[in-house]
Amino acid sequence: MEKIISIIEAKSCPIHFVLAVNDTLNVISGKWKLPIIGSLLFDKRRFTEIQRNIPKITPRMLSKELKDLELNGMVIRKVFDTTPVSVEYELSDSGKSIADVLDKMLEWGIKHRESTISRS
Amino acid sequence: MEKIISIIEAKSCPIHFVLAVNDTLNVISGKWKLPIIGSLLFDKRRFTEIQRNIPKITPRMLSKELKDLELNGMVIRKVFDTTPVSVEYELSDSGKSIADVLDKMLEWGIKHRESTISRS
DNA sequence: TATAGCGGTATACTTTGGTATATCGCGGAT
DNA sequence: ATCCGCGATATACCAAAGTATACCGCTATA
Repeated sequence: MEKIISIIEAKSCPIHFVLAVNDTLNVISGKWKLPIIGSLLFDKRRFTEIQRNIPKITPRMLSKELKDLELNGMVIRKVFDTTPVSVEYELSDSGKSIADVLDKMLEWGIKHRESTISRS
Repeated sequence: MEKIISIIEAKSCPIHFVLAVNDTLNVISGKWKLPIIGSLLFDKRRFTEIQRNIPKITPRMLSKELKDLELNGMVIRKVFDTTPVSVEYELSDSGKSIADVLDKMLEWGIKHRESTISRS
């Protein structure tokens, strides 16, 4: 209830509109966020698996971006008490739900590309 | 027809998925893109109007970002043959249609914020 | 004992993005 | 004549984002 009201409010107020969209934007912007999220959308993965999945990323960036995503509540880091310890990264429920948003972005991107190509 | 196939294809291939979403992301990322698009979503505006709408933007950045958006096919720049010339910026049809995407982002952003606040 | 894989961190550097401040040509109003 | 608003551009600078390269402690395997 309150959720819906605040969404409606945010959509109708230019300032809140920009702020709320920006929140989402901040979660997924940066050179490596999408590749990482993309990798985790299919399955949970370990650090080195993600690294192999995204050949050009350095461990420094992967580490930093995973921390960002964890802080944002996108990713859950699970440490297993094996010897040596193993670590798994997976998307939170909220993280998984961003797939719908990304789908919309993909669709718009492809349509937009077509509409601008046909103009040129 | 072909459109739908390529969207389906893009969604099913991790590499194309990331690339296509990134296309959209590139159009709206940067500190001032959303405020500018937000301003133009409500109505077409002149340079100085946008500037007044976004108090802290410098003319240098406004000029640069408007050029970017124009190049991307988001914004149409119309020069009127008045004396002195007046210039109007408005969203293209494709540009206007990004509102749906932004709405989705807004909704996700608000829900995500609630779900991560309630966890903490 | 040496080597390789895991899950990273440390330091230094370059590149990109954004800011600050000043200025421009034009024309209309005072 | 002078100042103001419009629609910008030029130059210099600063900060954030990303890269390159080396290394760490741990353990299993050869």
